[in-house]
Amino acid sequence: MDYTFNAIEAKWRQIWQERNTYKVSEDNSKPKFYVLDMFPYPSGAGLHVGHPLGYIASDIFARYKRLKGFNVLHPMGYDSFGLPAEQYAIQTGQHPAITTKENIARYRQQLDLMGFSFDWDREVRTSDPSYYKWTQWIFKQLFDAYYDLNLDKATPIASLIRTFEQEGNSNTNAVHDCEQRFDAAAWAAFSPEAKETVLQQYRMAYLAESWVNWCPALGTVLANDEIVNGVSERGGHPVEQKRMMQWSMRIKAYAERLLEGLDRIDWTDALKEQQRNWIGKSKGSSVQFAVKDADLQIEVFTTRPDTIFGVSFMVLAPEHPFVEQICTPAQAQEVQAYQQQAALKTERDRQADVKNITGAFTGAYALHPFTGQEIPIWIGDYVLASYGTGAVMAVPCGDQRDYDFAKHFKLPIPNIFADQDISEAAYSEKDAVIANSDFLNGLDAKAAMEKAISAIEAKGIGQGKTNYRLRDAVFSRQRYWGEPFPVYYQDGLPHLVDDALLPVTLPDVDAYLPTEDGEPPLARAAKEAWSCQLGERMEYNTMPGWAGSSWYFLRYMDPHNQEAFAGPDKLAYWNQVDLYIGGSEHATGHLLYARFWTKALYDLGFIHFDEPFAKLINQGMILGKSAIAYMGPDQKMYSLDMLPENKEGFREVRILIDLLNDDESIQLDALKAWQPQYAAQEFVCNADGKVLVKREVDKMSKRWYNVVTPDDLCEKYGADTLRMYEMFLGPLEQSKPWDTKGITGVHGFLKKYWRLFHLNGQFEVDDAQPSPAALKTLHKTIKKLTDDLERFSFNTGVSSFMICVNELTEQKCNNRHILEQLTILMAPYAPHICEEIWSQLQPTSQTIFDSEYPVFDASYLTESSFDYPVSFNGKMRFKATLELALSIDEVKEVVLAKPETQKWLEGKDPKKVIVVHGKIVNIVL
RNA sequence: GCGGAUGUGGUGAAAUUGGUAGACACGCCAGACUUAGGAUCUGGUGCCGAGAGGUGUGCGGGUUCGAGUCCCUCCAUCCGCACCA
Repeated sequence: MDYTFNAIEAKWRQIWQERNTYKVSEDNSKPKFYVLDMFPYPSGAGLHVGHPLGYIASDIFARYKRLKGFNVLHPMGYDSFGLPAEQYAIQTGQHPAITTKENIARYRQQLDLMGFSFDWDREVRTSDPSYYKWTQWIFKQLFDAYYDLNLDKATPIASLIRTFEQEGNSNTNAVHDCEQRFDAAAWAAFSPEAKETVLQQYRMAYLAESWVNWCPALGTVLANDEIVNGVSERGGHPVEQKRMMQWSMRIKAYAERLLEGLDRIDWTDALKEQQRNWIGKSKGSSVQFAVKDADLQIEVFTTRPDTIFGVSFMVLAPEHPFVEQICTPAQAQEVQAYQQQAALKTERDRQADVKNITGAFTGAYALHPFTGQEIPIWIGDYVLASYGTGAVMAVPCGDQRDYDFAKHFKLPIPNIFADQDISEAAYSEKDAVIANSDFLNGLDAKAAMEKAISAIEAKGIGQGKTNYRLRDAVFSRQRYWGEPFPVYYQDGLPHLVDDALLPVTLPDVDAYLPTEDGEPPLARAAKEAWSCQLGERMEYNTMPGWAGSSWYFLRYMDPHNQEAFAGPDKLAYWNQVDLYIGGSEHATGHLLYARFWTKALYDLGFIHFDEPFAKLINQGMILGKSAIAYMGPDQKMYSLDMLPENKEGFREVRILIDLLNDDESIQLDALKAWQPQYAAQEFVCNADGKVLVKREVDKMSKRWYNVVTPDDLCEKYGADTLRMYEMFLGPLEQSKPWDTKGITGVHGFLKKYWRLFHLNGQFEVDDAQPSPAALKTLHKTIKKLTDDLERFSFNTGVSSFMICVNELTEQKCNNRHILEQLTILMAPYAPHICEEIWSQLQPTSQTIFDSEYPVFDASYLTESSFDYPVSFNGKMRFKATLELALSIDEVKEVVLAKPETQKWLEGKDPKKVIVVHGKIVNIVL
């Protein structure tokens, strides 16, 4: 009987659905386990073989945990708001909701083919009003909260307002941007606008001006990604840095707790390190520099207050608000020209480009707070307006960027380090003794730091301070396809829409573009198009992609709840995500935002845990192998081996990988039919009459024509084969190129497993006692498999199954006990075939996934002897089979007496003999 | 530029705590069977060498009885860098 995988897989997919095999509900009799995948954005291209990698791993783990007796929550959904659907809508006029729905249907179809154990009753879609109702509701909680530093948590803003009414803000200890001090009387006298302006400076979700990449021609803000060489990727229009009123999230308030929480979660050190660096905690001091002949103080933050006597100039960001005020008439033209030039560069370009040192002198001078010396004030684009105070005190002898700037503009580089040579480069280590620094002379960096800070504080020109690189997160998008804000404006002030009116649904618009005067697309909506229309106008911005994805793991716990984002009982039962699998590209985006929202919801008393993901694994990316053909200057396509030495005038073109033969030659007729431009293509073939291509590893993407879809592979080899093959490719965390060729090995393995039950053409197992050899094979496999799963080593797990089946085949084993146990072990990896076999083994059972996981018994593996590898100076020369009962001294004695040993000793006396019991013998000559 | 990761046969990789480098597969070579098939089975396969043997985990150095594994320098590739998701 053949392994008819297509029929078997279709049959079991249907039975699982009919029997609700993967439906899960709260059950206090079992321990819970929550396995989560990062939900996909349903793109128009569908899934390629890279997408399911993490889902397969999580599915295996979820099924394993279920067999181990856990109540497993394993849901799936869609992060369905996003830019591509909107871009498509702009091009075609089709409503993004329609595209999104179609894409989701396609994704679902593809996911179903793979046999995942998702409980689809719990599916969520971030673009569904019943979901984003609660995204809006959470936004409202954040709007109505501030960060109280005494309680060290987010707290309802009402309590802050009470404080303001009673005593003003002089004694409040909160995270804020408010420069103003007022007492109760002043607060009472404030206009509603003034009050709200103050409150905005405290709210967790607040309106403030932020720097954005503004593209006037497109009337929109662009991501750094959408800007290439200073112009928009779409259309090639100029882009400038601009201040815009934007919603932001006060994530900085959580900087310290986001750091601290990392110590309590099981993530890789690499990922934690990335988050730590992103948050970028640094200790130092603020210092104010008075501007000469002006009533202005430039505030800087420095991590090296100990080097304050090394300051020889200051650099402001070109966008710094003081630039215009301090710039001298003589320098005005140069400064303005520089500002314009800088405004055209994105922050990333400015940071990445260190070779081109640019800047302009403002003509103004600051006064050194201790020496009174005049310090020239420059502007330079290596200083970023959005980081710190947007100004730095330049210490060229201690900071390489300052050093390079000084060298380039021939500014002085005073050396304040004793015995350090700074003629070639700055000395940035913190281990030098300070010199030429007045009261800091002779101190080490640490002592100088402390003394400098006290001096700065004593003078009242600054204070010791902890700074974070982390910036508050801009939360507005001038896009259509996102969550509308539950906000309207009255007298120019933002107000929250009442809970009863949620969700504020996306209104229909006539085009998905900004208005003529640069308002976001929602400004196009007619009044009637809004689900509610309050005040003077609704908020026209929408929320960013990360809004919906910052809390979806909570919604899965109770996806149909209409009264709350999730019921307290459900939240209490499922608690944290126990295992989260997804790509490392989310290290500093999604994973930080989700932690932030979780902490805020925890502070406000809605959930009982403040870290969302107890354990996290990053799966690597599956890369595609692009096919590169060469077009000659004569417009002929050259075979790779026919290229001339001089490739001038040749260009590389990527062609669809489906057009290749196994030997990496092009199917010429298929190429001609593929795209019109190749219809009459001429070729320069090699001696075999073939046109060979070069293969190169790229990201798997439609754009490189190197996509391999799971659908075809499921059709040809079955989902079980594909699942196991994806796991077999290599360690989950590692990136690896896709190569379909190897899949036959795994397919052959499943056939071999199938044959164990069909030795004589039909299903047959032997009910006798299993042989010791078979038991040994089985228990070795149980041990290895369980260890591998517990450390998420899925690839070696597949190898172990292969070894096990190879051994059982060798033993001609078709023993019921052995094969039943093996089938349960394998079921998480290859659920369809194992379920089919199980239904033959146990016809009354509903599903193999209600079985008990095999228990390892070490007694089947005990060995009495061991093949000791005998090494000489660390090089293995021969093996000696010895009883394990022998002591170390006995082993030494026996090995030294061996004739092989004598041969390798070459008559010399061993200097030393090292025996590690049960491991190795090493003889040192 | 900054931050993170990776580097082992022709290919994907294994080696979990410093203890036999290359398990398991793909590919390739040889053979068996055969209705000639991209089926199945058997044997071989890191490199150099006829062999004995030598050599080998990106390069160079170090620690150790012993290093793919630990330390230092360098090189290459990949990911992220705040409005892509």
